[in-house]
This record gives sequence, structure tokens and C-alpha cells, in this order.
Amino acid sequence: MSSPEVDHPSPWPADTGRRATVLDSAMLTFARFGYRKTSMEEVARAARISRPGLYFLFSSKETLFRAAVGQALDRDLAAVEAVLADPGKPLRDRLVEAFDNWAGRYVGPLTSDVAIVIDDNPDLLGEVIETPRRRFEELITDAIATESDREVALAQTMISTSIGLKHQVSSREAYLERLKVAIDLLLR
Amino acid sequence: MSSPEVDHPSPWPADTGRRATVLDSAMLTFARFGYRKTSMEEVARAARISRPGLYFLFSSKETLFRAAVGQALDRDLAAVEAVLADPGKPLRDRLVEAFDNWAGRYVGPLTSDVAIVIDDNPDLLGEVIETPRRRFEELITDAIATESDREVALAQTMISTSIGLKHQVSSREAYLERLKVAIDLLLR
DNA sequence: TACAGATCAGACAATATTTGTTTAGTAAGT
DNA sequence: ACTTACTAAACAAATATTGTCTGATCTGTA
Repeated sequence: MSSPEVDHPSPWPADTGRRATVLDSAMLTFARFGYRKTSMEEVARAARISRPGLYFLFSSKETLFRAAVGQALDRDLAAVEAVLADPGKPLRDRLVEAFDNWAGRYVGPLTSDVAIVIDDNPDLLGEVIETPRRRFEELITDAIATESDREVALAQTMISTSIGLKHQVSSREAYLERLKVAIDLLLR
Repeated sequence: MSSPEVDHPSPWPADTGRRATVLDSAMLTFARFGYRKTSMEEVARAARISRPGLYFLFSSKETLFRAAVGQALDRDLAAVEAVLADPGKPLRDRLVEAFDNWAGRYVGPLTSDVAIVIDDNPDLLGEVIETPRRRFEELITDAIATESDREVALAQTMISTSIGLKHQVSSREAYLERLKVAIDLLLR
């Protein structure tokens, strides 16, 4: 996802910021209503462009969704990277923030929608989501290994806990609360 | 809405609690997705009955929506009535609680907004919403007139402020906070 | 001015979804 | 065995959505 993943391969250079802006609106709308209940009309309205204009940028609803998820993941990953690199905070706080940025942001209807689209088209969204996922695991592992000299197993356990939490919990607050407890327990 | 407003006039006495339960589920679903994006299938699933079973209780989606909003409003109005009648609290606190029950209950992103569902579908609800609305105004006016001997204009201003606030604010907390300030100013 | 790129609004056919109804069946109480 | 209160499955009709096309419109550039 680091390279823009051009859906409609456009030879013109000018449409750079436009796509990103549209993807932001799309992500907000998808996050609010879920994939199924979001229409292209609504995304277009949110992005304040016409529906045909939206199809000019993204050839289908699914493509748009993939791109939106991709951009969101990229952004989250960048945030995670920045947070973990900040030397001013204790490891525990950096980890909490990192997980919050990664998994906490879209707790709710979107999580299941992403899963559904993955099922529908495992190869395409699979790549989109698996690469950042592996990178996240790497970052967490590095942060823990560097700082406190613990094993890789610790990082993996933490990630598993976070995933489990996301399935149990229905709000970001609840997620964060229980995550803090878990991290304190694991980091002890 | 005090009388159950029987859609499918049922001569059998046994279906009393069932309707109310189904209406609760319906209200939750409508509040979450909005009228348009809620299907009868979803309401039925939420209420854990079959879709034909749902049509047996309510003859159309519109009727169901009206009944659900009606029940919610009845409930809120009863809470308002109880709060205002409580002699143990100063007028100011009773008013704050009353407004919170009436207008504040469904403000916010998490538990979606009944008031907005209502605003989005004014045509579907004429009578259903106007009567409780007038009754609420009456209750507030009475509370103020009885206790502090102020004019009707004061009550109306308070209600207008509350409505305006609801449109400006995005969380129940923010609504409450600003409402308190407004009531203190008005009641001075 | 003339042109090209990037839109837009409107309309369209092909699907998909939803509504409201009907059927046939079942489990529980009498 | 009969009634009440459902259910699941299927259906036609209405409505919504997708993806595409056409013919304008606006903007910047030559």
C-alpha cells in the first residue's frame, strides 16, 4: 500500500491529493454505516464529488473499499511507527498507544465488514491487509525486544490478546481499558 | 400514545408484553441505522422473531416505526413527569434531569440518535410526535410556573435552547454541560 | 480564441434488495 | 383434536444500487 495502488491507471500527475481526500471521506462513511449499507451515492456526497466522478477514480465499490482500507491501514501503521519510536514515553504507554492506533480505531461494524470482503475476495484484500499486519507485528516485537529484552512470544501474545479483545468488546473505550490491564500484566 | 395504538387490532389478551419487547428492539435498530437503512429483516432478527411474525404484529414498516418512536417517547415522557414531580430536588436540578431524559437521552455517536431519526422522517410522524412534544412543553411550563412564578416565555425559551443545543453538540455530556449553563442563566 | 483535461448532471440497463403476502407446517396449551 | 401463535420458505411487485454512457460545463494553457 505504500505505492498508491492505481486502480484506474492515470497518466496525469494532478490527481494526487484528490484520491486521498476521497478515500478519507469513503473510510468515514464505510466506518459509519458498514460496507453493505454504504452506497456509492453516499460516498460521493460525503466526498463532494459526483457519483460518475467517483467511478472515474475507482472502478467499483469493492475497489474503492480496498483502497480506503489500504490508506487507513497505511496511516495507522505510520502512526504506530511514530508512537513506538518516541523515546520520551515509557514502553508501556507507547505500546498502549500503538495498539490503540492499530486495532482500536475502528472497533465496530467495520471489523466484520472487512472480514466479509476478505471472504468474498481473499487474494486481493488479503494482500492489502496482510502486509501491514505483518509489519505491525514486526514493530511491536522490535519495540519489546529492544527495550526490555523480552522474547518474541511476548509480542505475539500481546497481539493475540488485542485481537481477542476486539471481538469481545463493543467500544473503543472498553477496548483501551482492558488492553491496559493486559499490557501491564504481560509487561510485569 | 398512552393507549397502545393497536395496529393489528388483536382480540387476544396474551400479546401484551411481546409488542413492547419487539418495539424496544425495533427502536434500537432504527436508532442505530436510521429509518431508511433498517430493513424489516433486521428488526425481526433483533427482536428474534420471523419477518412474517413481525408483519403479524405491525402491518408495515412505517407503522412499526411510528409505534416504536411512540413507545420511546411515552417512556421518556413518563421519566420526565416523574423527575419533575420529585419534591426532594431544587427546581434547577429537576429541569436539567427532565431535559436530559427528553432530549439528551439519544444524543451521541455510540447510541445513535432517536431525535435525528425523528428529524429525518418528519412525514412519518405527525401526531405521534407532536402530542408528546406539547405535553413536554406543558410539564416544563408548569414546573417553572409553580415553583418560581415565572412566565411561560421562560419555559419556551428553555425548550428552544435545548433544541438548538442538540443540533450543535455531538455528545450527551456536552449537551448536559451547556444545558446546565443555559438553565442557570435563564433561572437567575 | 481554441483546445484538452477533469469533472458534472442526468439517464440508462442490469442487478440486488426490500416490502408485504401467501403457503404450509409446527410446538404448546386446552 | 383444536386453537393460538408463531416459523421457514417462497413469491411478486416495488424500490434501490451498481456500473456505464452521453452530452454539458468549468478551468487552465497554448
